[in-house]
Amino acid sequence: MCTSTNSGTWRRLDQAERISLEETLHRRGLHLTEQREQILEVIFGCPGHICAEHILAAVADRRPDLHMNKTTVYRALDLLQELDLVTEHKIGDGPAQYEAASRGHHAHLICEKCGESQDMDAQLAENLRIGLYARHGFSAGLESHPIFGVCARCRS
Amino acid sequence: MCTSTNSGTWRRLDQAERISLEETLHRRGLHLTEQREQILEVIFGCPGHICAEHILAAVADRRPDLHMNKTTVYRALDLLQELDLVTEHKIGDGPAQYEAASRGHHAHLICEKCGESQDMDAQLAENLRIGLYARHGFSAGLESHPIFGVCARCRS
DNA sequence: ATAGGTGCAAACCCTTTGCAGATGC
DNA sequence: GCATCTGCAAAGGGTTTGCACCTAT
Repeated sequence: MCTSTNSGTWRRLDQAERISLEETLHRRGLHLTEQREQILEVIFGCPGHICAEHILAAVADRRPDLHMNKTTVYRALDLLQELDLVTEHKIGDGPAQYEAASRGHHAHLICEKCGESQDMDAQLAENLRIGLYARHGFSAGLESHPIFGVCARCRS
Repeated sequence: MCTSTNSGTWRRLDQAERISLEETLHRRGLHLTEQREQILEVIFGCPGHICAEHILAAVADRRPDLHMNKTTVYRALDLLQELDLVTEHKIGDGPAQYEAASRGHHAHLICEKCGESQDMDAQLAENLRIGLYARHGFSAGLESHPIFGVCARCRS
């Protein structure tokens, strides 16, 4: 099951974003399709993270005329990740969650019970990063991989 | 795919361990079966973590006469977790990994380049846990979810 | 015209479930 | 003897793949 139901605000790519995306794709000999654009708009308009199934539902909602298959969503998500437009988070069991990469420059805490995501205190994240580097020589990718646990609300 | 192939040393439960386990089970009206004992011995003898499939293979190796099904492994693992004898780690894709709880609940650092897993310094993990709880009321599940990044070796 | 993209169905992997028969106590 | 286990087979959920058709450039 997927916990994220909020498909967010009705967001459209503006002209500049669209052109930039189109160019990026063309540079690789790829096409800007209606499906890819819709999927990206849903993710950009989504306040938190969203799973493939809900992306599909959100697109169906926005564009009832545009039939879309789950396979297409997964394939577009792979592409958008490669283009660094979208990041993927695997949350315990259940489906992977996706969100705009632009939102992902801070560490996230994700509740494995309710799926809610919150931003981790920057100082805490910095301390952790420094500690891991000092003791293990390990560069933590806290921005792309959240820390999982149980949030205050779900614990009570 | 599962990364742990080492099924470890050939470990048997000693008499005291066996009796204690038997009692724990009996207290709940459960039985100590050959299968459960074998599975536990494999996990206890394993130096790191091991997945269900490899537990099955290891038992088949130790006891060719004892046919065992993967279902049995999963059911035993559920039970052993409940008894706090075994802990489960969900590491990225691939099957869940199991290890002796006695080895201590420790956090893992996983390198996204080479896939290697190392134990996170316990003090660091404790500090993080305390910090997250204090500032966010968030109970981090560091034992079951690793922190991803790039290890010292891969950075150089 | 021709990559490249899509939809469908089917396969995939790991895990869980239902049920009949076997086993521990 | 009775509840508890086991094995089998089948289903489950999320994701990927193969292939014929469609579409953007």
